[in-house]
Amino acid sequence: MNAMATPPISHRLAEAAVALFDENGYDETTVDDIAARAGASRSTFFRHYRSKEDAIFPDHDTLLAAVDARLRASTADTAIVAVTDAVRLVLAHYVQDAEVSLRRYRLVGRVPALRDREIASVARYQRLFREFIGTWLADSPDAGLRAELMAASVVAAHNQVLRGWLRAGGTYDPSGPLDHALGYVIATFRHLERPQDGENQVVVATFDRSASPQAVMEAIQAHLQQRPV
Amino acid sequence: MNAMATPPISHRLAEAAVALFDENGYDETTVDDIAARAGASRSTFFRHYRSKEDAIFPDHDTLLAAVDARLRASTADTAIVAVTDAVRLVLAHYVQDAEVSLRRYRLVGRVPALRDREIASVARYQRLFREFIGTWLADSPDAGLRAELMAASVVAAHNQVLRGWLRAGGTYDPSGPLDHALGYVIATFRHLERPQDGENQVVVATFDRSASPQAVMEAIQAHLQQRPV
DNA sequence: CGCCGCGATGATACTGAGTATCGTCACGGT
DNA sequence: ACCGTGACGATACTCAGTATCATCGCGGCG
Repeated sequence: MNAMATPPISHRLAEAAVALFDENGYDETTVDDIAARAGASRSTFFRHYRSKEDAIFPDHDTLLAAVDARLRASTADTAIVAVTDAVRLVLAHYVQDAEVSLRRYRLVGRVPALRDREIASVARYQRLFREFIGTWLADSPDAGLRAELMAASVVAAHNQVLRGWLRAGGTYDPSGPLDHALGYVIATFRHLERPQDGENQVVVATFDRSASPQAVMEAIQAHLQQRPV
Repeated sequence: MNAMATPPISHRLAEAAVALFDENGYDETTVDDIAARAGASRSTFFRHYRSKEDAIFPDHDTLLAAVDARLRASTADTAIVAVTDAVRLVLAHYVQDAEVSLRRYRLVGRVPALRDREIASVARYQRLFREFIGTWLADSPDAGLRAELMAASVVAAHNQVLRGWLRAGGTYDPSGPLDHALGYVIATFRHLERPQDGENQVVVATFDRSASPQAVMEAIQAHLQQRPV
């Protein structure tokens, strides 16, 4: 165990990168500078990170894999739960080490190259959601369009919550706002689930005047329970 | 007038770039190669295009400006029209020269760097829409979240229609599908406009048994007409 | 006619990211 | 003591992107 002697090189490299980016700016920092401060060589840097930007976005691949795994581990019935779980997974990852997220947020806000990189990452998450929802909706009408819209909305909801949390300095627990936002998304798209054949439904129900109140309530309840979770 | 003697250099450069990318691949083509085929120098290339990728995405900036202009030229009442118009603007631009769009589509599909670049461009459009919708919704509750979701959905709808059109080889008029998709988006988000205070409304209406059918119809109609356009 | 300004181009050199290759060293197993 | 094997360092190379200076064509203006 290296208790606190020398942390693994990848850590040293990442910390050196962030520190130098903060101090001197992103473009003004060369890979040689990073390697030098980390006490490593340029070669070693590129062995651990595919590019200079990768030093800022280390664990995106593992997170992406985790989201993918969570989505695959679900059947059609639990699709909504799987999606919300996956989104929570991502947000939780940011919240977990808030300082890192905040520093990265401020840095990304100033460097266009990093912003584009982050956007590309988000697109990969969106792709996962789109494919999952697409196979979920499979053969329903407009499946492709709906999958695209839902995936975009889910990701957008997450980003909205995350950005709010970051702007506030990571000072609160964003799981409440996330649930609110996801609930909003789900409610939005559920409206179009019910009327399978036609536009907005107008339901007129008639009961025998002699029907007991219980009978009426049971009939209504039976209809309400048709709604998916 | 240079009737057909020598087209402007920027054209020659762009065509040389696309041709070489098609023939030898993107990574295998250097800027020197492009300049050489266009009969120009490397310096000239970088004077006309900021980067190697820019040769593939020339008019994105002007399109972005056009979208921005269309959005700004609208008041709150015409917001929906402005958004749909702006989206139509973008799609029309792709349809206008279909061969170029198709070649680019096939190329972008094979080169990750170009894909990321395109995604970043899309994000800029989405940002415009988000800001516009945000100021439009201004002080309504959840304005930020809703702006984010609507912008993401509008852009996603456009992309879905565009990709379908491109995959089919640009062989039909996509304005029908676009209107369908946009209509879907608008309908989706309009559902949440009405219930201003509460969740989904459950309305139970009772009438005096002696009420005439006309009276019932009028009452229903009065409620239905409260719905916005 | 000659001079001048100016915009576009060409040529050269430089920085720095990313790749490839080879040598070296530490470490554990046999 | 021997031999993988994996991680690191060093070097060299390609190429994108930037900066700078020289050149050329061309219209205006004295």
